[in-house]
Amino acid sequence: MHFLDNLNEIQRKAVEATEGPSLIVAGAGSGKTRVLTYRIAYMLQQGIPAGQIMALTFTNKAAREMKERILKLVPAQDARYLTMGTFHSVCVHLIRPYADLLGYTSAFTIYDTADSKSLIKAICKERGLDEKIYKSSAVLGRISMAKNRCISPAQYGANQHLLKEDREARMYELATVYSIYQSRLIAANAMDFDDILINMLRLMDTCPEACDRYQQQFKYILVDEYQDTNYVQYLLVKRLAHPQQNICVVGDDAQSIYSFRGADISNILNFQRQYPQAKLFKLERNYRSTQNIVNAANSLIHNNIHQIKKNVYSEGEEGSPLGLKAFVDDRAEATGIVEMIMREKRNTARNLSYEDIAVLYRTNAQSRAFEGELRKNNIPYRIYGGTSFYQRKEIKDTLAYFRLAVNPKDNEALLRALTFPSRGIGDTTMKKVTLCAIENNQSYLEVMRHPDDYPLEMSGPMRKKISAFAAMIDEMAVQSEEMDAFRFAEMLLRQTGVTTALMMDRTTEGIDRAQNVQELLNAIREFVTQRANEGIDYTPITDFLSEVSLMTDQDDNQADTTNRVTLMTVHAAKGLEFPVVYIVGLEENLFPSQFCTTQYEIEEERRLFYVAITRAMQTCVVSYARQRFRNGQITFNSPSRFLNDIDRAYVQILKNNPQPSTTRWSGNTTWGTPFRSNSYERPTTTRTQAAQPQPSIPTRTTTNQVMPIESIYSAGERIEHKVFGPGTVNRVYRDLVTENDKIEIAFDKVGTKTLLLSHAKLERL
DNA sequence: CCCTAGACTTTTTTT
DNA sequence: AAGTCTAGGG
Repeated sequence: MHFLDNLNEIQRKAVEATEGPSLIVAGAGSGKTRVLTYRIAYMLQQGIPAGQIMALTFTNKAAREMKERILKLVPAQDARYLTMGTFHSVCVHLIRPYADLLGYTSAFTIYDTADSKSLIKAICKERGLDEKIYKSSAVLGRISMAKNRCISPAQYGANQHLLKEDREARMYELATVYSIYQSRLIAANAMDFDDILINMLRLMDTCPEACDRYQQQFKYILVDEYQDTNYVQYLLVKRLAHPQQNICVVGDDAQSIYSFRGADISNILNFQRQYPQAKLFKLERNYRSTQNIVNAANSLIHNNIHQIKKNVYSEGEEGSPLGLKAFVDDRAEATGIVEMIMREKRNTARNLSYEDIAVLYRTNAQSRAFEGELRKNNIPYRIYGGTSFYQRKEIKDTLAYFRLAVNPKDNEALLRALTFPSRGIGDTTMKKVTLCAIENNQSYLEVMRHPDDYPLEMSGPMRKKISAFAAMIDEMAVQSEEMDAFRFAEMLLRQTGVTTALMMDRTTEGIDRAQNVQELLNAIREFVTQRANEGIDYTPITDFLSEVSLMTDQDDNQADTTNRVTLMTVHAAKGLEFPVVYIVGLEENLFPSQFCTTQYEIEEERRLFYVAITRAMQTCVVSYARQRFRNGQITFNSPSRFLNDIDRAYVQILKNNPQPSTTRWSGNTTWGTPFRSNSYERPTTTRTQAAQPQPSIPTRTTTNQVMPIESIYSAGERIEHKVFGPGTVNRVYRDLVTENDKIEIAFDKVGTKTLLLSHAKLERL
């Protein structure tokens, strides 16, 4: 039997239409990935060489999974030369051989968001701009937006509309900052994420040789999640697909949730206008969810105005309605949901395993409550997101050394590398160095190499120190070309003193950090051996770096995903499915987010909720809390407007069990603006005051107080405790317990003001 | 120069 | 609540 027999009629037609442009509109759960993978497998089977196929995805994970699934359909050697990956990673590979034509060397490095922000901050400081107004995130957002729309610094400075917007935000010099930022990136032989795409486009536009080569090589272009592409990506796809126009895009406008970072839904809406001969395939049958879930989701998304008409339906079981549950506060929500999880798990009729269950939320901060509650009940869980492995400080520090060795002009890497281990080269010195480097148009490292050649006010010993550091880096740069990535990394860490510094720190966190770096080394070794298996016998560190710089993906520990409840943001859940899904925090100002004001933004949030609901295969429960602790404050919000958008016929209100009223020790209160009278809840009446809950933890209110603690501590024991209070002392102290059940905590005076402590929280060390 | 402690800001999503 | 930034003392 041929594998195409696993497809329905429309899917099959979509797979077989390999020539010419096609648009596949794939409703949620309609087998989008299946069509894409089968299409590629089919092409390979038809004898199209893998080298001619380029498949672009949105995340590394999607690319990896697709490759795995293709390998199940065709022999490995047939699929070997497939070009498959994210826009960014594919473009980096294609750009590198031509980097010199673009004003870079082939050793260019990649600035991540932190690097970009740090550079922006430095530029603003140089120009004496107010950091309160020119916040690095806002400035970077603005620059990124411009880049996504292919607006160069010069064009930006001439664009009256943009300048007006900047004036309104009091950022009069933004165009200048953009221009300096861009020149600094080039001087550092570095690209930020957006540059990767822009430079690919520039390459295609300015270098006929490269353009011809790539257009000829990639005769078939496939793009996944096309609704999430931005303008640059749109141009890029158009350019790559040019002569043959064998372009296949797959997407669902109803699942477009990334416009905040430049995704332009009109790319998919206008595809047919761009390619009038395009074939349209609508995958409308949902294979994932029960009818109730599909119907509920449909009734929700029906409230959006902008969308492609389609009729997603399920022929599965009717299933049970969406559960809706209200809680008094966020803690009760966590407790209640975890209870429901345990109940589901005990339900032997369903025989669920923990990995069948997911808790989805709008913001990462919401995970905390669930983590605690799950841990308390010994339920294994797994959190997606948060700081991924490659975002950890120690890892970034280590990678900074690699980057610097590969690209000595990488100024941000240099600044980072200098922070660890301490080398007696501090802020003051580096301020002098950077200023001098900028004035003389040199890299920071170059100035450090020859401090005597530059007008630096610096002591002799300090000159020695910085030139010694430069010499060490230069030596590493030489070595980097002489050994494979793993041997080099090991050597570098030893030579630079990173290894020793890590070993010296015997604190719990220090040991953790050392382990993480060891982990990184393991990853490098694996990378090298994997490449060896693919027939590449020499893997330099550069290869590892360009791979890793684009791996913000949270995908390290695949092994232990089994039998764990999944916790993640709705964004992270896109493309996944679970038999049981809990969507929590359905409140105004949270979901939809407080930052969404325009109708357009609200529609995107609604799509986000749509994505969340359609993750569920059999059971979907939605919850909200009447009050929630957020940013150090208790907030009150009405239930989300989206709850009213769902047709009541598909919703069942779950009765509350008697809830123990949870208490909270302190905090100011704010009331969110109620949206409108909500049929699930009486309108939020004007409550005058929050009940002041009694703290459950031992507390005292003045400094230098002897405070009673729980008797689990004994005299002479060193305990760890946190202190909260006005003046924001929320630090961890380690103090000795003096006599039975008492602890003496001495607090410093800050300036002239004595700290008033309202509460202390005690934890075992 | 580096560390510690206090002040201050933050508010989403991610290649 | 938690992370980042900064000033001042060692």
